[in-house]
Formats: sequence, C-alpha cells, structure tokens
Amino acid sequence: MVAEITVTLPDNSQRKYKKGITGKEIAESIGKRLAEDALAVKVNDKILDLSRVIEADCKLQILTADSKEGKSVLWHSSAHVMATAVKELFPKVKLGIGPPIDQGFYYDFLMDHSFAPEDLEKIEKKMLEHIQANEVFVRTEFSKKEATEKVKTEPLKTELVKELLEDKPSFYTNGPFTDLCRGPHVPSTGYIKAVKLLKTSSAYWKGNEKNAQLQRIYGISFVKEKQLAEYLNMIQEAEKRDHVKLGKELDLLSVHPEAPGMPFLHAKGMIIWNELVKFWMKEHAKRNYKIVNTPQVMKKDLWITSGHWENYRENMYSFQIDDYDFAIKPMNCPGHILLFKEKRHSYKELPLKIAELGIVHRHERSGVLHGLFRVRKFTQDDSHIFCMENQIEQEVLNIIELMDLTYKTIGFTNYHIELSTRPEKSMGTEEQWQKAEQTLKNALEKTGKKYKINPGDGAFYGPKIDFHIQDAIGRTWQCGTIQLDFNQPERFDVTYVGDDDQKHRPYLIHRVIFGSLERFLGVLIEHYAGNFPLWLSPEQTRIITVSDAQLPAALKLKEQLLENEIRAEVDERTETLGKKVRDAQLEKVPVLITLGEKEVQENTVTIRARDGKLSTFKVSEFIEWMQKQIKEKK
RNA sequence: GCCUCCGUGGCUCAAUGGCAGAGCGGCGGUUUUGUAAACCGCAGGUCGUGGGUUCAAUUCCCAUCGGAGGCUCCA
Repeated sequence: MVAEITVTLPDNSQRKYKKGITGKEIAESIGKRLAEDALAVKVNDKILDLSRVIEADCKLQILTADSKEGKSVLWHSSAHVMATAVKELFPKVKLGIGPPIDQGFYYDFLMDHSFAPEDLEKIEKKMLEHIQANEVFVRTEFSKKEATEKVKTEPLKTELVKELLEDKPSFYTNGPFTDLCRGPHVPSTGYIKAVKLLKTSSAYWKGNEKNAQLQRIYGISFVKEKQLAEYLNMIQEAEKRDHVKLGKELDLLSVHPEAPGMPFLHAKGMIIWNELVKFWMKEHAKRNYKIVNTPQVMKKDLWITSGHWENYRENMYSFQIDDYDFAIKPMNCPGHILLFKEKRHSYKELPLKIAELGIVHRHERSGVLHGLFRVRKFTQDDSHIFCMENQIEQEVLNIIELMDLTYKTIGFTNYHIELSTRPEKSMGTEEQWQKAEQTLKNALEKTGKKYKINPGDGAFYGPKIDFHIQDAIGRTWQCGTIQLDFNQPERFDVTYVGDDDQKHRPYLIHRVIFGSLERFLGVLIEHYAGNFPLWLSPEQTRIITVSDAQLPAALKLKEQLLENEIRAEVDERTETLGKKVRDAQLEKVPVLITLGEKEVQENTVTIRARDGKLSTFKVSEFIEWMQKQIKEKK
C-alpha cells in the first residue's frame, strides 16, 4: 500500500497525495497555469525549492512572483546568477552575501577596486547568457567539515560556515557556480525573464563599519519583460517627481551649502506650508488641544533630567554662554512636560493635550542628508497627551480619527498601520508593556483597520503605532506616529491628583501626524508631482492678456480675486499668448484666465484648466466656483 | 563619519593640458499677439575652494566644502 499524505491548501481545501511527491508535481495537479508560474513552495511556513519532496501532512502554498515571498526567491536566485557572472568576469573577487531586499537584490564582493558602470553592463550581459542556458539550481548538503573545505578559498564564506548552526550546510550550484546557501531557489536560471543591474555602492561586511568594506551591486529581476519596463518607468517617474528638483523649478524651496540639512522655503513653498498649518490649527483647536510655543534653547539641566544629555548629546547642538551649557531642543517633550508641571492638575483636567509646531534641531551625520526628507532642522506637529490609563484607548482612537481625516483631506487615500512592540533593551515592567500593547491593539481593533505587527521595534520607553501613507506611484512614507511613554513622566516626576486626593503618575502619549512638516511637504510635492490641488496651489490662478490693451482690466480682476481670497497673479510681460500659456503650464498653475477684447467687453473670463480645456464664465460665476473648490479642498 | 560618483554663467548642459561654448533666463529694441516657445542685439564665467605637478591646469594629483547614491545612524 502506498502511504498517503494530506495537503491543506491556502483556501483550506485538502488534497491527498502519495508520500514523496514534489512541490512541482502538486502545482501541476492543481493547474497548468499555476505550475508554470510556480517559483517555490511554502510548506508549514517554511519556503522550499519546488523540487523538494513532501513527506508528511502539511499546509502548503505554491509561491509565484505575485507574492512577496515568491519575489524574494526569484531575487535571491538572481543574486546567485549575478555572482556567477561576476566570478567569471572578475575571478579574483571574493564573495560576501547576496540576499533579496524589498525591491530586488544585491550581492557584496570583497575586491581591491570598485565596479565601473561599464562593468555592470558586462555583468548584465553575462547574466543573460546564464539565464539563456537555463541552468538548474542543484541543492547539495555537506558535513561541516566538507563545507569548510569547500569554501577555503573564500574568506568571508569561511567565516559564515564557522558561525552556521546547521550540521549540514547546503550549497546550491547553477552552471559553473556554487555558493553556500540556505536556499530556496527557483528551479532554474531560465525562470528569470528580465534582469537589470541598478547601481553599485559600498557596504561593510555585516553592516559594521569596523569590518572590511565590500563592493555591492544592486539589481532587480522579473518573471516578465513587461514588469521590468514598468519598474524602470516607475523609477523614471520618481526621478521626475524628485522634490529637490521640482522644489527648485517651481520656486518652492532651495538648499544652500551654507546650511547643510536646513532647506530654505520660498514664498510659494510657504503658501503650501501655511495652508497645511491652517488646516492643522483648526482641527486641533476643535479637538481641544492647547497649542503652545516653547523655547528653542534651554539649559543643560533640563536635558540632564530628560536623559538627552546622556544619551543623545552627540546629536544635539549645544554651546556655552555665561559659563553655562545650553542646548537647542532636539525634541519638544521636555518643554511640554515643564508646562504641565507648572501647576497641580486634577484628574478632571485629563486628558490634557499640549501641542506645538515645534522646531527641533538634530545633528544628523552629513552622509544621510537629503532635500526635505532627511534634515537637521525640522518642524514637528507634535503633541503630548497626559492621561490616565483608562483614557489611553479613547485618546488613541481620537488621534487615529484625526490622522485619517488629515491624510484623506490632503489626498493620501491609502495608508497602512504598523504596531511596534517591546524591544530587547527597554524600560518598564513586563506587565506594563503587556497592558500598553494590549491597549493599543484594542484601539486598532476598534477602528476595524488592518495593521501589521513589528515585534521588538518599539521605542525603549514604550510601544508605538506608525502610519505609512502611500503616494501616487505606490511608495510608502512613514508620517504619523503614536508612542506611549513610561519613561519621561517618571524622570520628571510628573503627577496629577486623583479622586482619592493622592498623587498619581499620568501616562504620556507622544504623537505627530505630519511627522516633520518639511518632510511631509517633500512627500506632498512628489505625490502630486507639483500639480497641487487648488486649495494648496501657491498660485491658484494666473491672468493672461491677449494684448497689453487688457492689462488694466487684468490688474483690476486680480484685485477682485484677491479680495475674494483667491490667489491670483497677472503675467504682465509683453509676450505672445502662446508663450505666456506655456510658461504658466510649466509652472503648474492650475487655472489660467485669458482676457482678450471680447472678455473685457462682456465681463467674462476664458478659463484654461490643467488638461488644456477651455471654457468661458461670467466673472462672478467664476469666483463662486473657485471659492467652492477651495473651500472643499479640491 | 565611511565608500563610489559628481561640481563649468541664474538654470540645463557642451568642449579642452595652450583664447571657455550653446540653449533657456536676464537686459535693450522691434512686434500687440486668441491658448505650450515672435524676431534682432547686448551683458554675464578666476570652470566649487585651497594646494601640488607642469613652460602652461577648468582639464592630471592631493586636500577641503557641497551634492547624488549606498553603508551606518535615526536615543
């Protein structure tokens, strides 16, 4: 009698197979299409080669390139193919590691020079040869001793074998290339249909700057040619949207060598900024936040109490005046705590919400700076909520409601939530953490929104919830965060008086919605590619005259629009209509008004929208329409 | 901070071990224009900065500042 096993598929259906069947055969039994697309198989949460035999009852999922796990297998295999090509072209190079990453893969090489751009082309070409040869990935296991022998010419691999926990390290061979590797891999190199090497950089062995410096090549691969084209397109699109470039072109901001990491915002950039702030102020006032302003510079004593002087000093701008140490604030919390502590608070005053658009300075290392995304001076839309334990859940819900409103209003309809739990190095008791994490979970469950858990990613002082907004081309950006803090209230001995007339320790919730306003503005520029919605557009409308004869009328109309709180400019240059239209379009002004003899006579305006469509309105109708759009934040 | 690459008028970009060039923009003039670039002329650069090699350096070398990408970091 042939032994049978039961395989449970993702849709919970069960199938019986004879023992010793391979993943590939199971895929074939399910469907031809699936068998063709299959890259690997997931058996009880372990990802394995398609050729692995299944010996026992299990949960099983066939992985294709549609899943993240399937992509990882493809990318990891691609890294091997890349190493194959590099080894052939540069035999002296020693191997590091070659894992899949979020978007593609890399392989690190130990060598005495670096790769030139032409090298990448050569390597790519060589890779294609191996892909065309459709070499099978063969897995072989060896004893540790044999493995050590096999990698003896590879110093970094030797180090890895020493550290391996497995008794029988596995190797994968494709064509001429063999690499120490846990796997899994796609069945053969031919499964990779398109590959592109993207860039080179250097990296440290095991990410430690004390270790050897390795040359890293990044690449990406796909199972369809078309997907590569789409990907390259997306990269191009992202370059076009680059906020540093658009910021300059649209006169929104600039960066100067005199202030690295501290971008200058121009008048037009500030209009967008101020619209965001106006919205923020209004919504926070409605929700009873106390909006304050605290000093930029405070004495060392405060930072000693907060712990920043001890733990964060190398990132703080500090200086001496009158023989005393001062520091520019890297965070707003200590200031807000001082405000809270100014007087006694009854439990009846809780939750007490102190908010500030707080400018903070942090001395980030020079190599990490980038436009508005990574800066040394930024403005946090910060708030600190002092509350009792039984109020945390409701407060978290309130914050989520505000985040949701903010993101959707501004045009980010998609976002996802992540919950980070207790890290190894942390303060507070296990019970405190359990409770806190549970409270956050409860709040998230109540919203009905999906969330992902990042175990061990919390701050040392408490768990946190992060909000990641998705932009127009699918990239995600962490903006909002809600963090529970067990640390600061303790350090500052913050208390309130309870209904028992005793002192109690409040909980502290830190939260931001935009995160850094600078960074949020950068994301906004890239999201809209500079084509801001009307309410955010620095110049909402530009008046263009057909000839200079209409200039007086144009200036009068501008005044009328400004009075109606519509941001308007007149292009007063003596240029052709076509030229003025072109310039306005390039500057991404959403609504163009043309005034010719006809319009002036009839008191109408001809409107050109971003899509180039023309329409004529009475002036009064036009103003009404604009006001409605702006009010509705369109 | 480390690695790789980059730095030429306001902007985008050429060229070159031996006088630095274009387009856009600016300025002056002509044109008064109907929906993405009218025409003519002029001005504008110590080739990021400092040092070195050379008869001669924007070009080659070193340092430095700034930028891009990556590493690392983001208590």
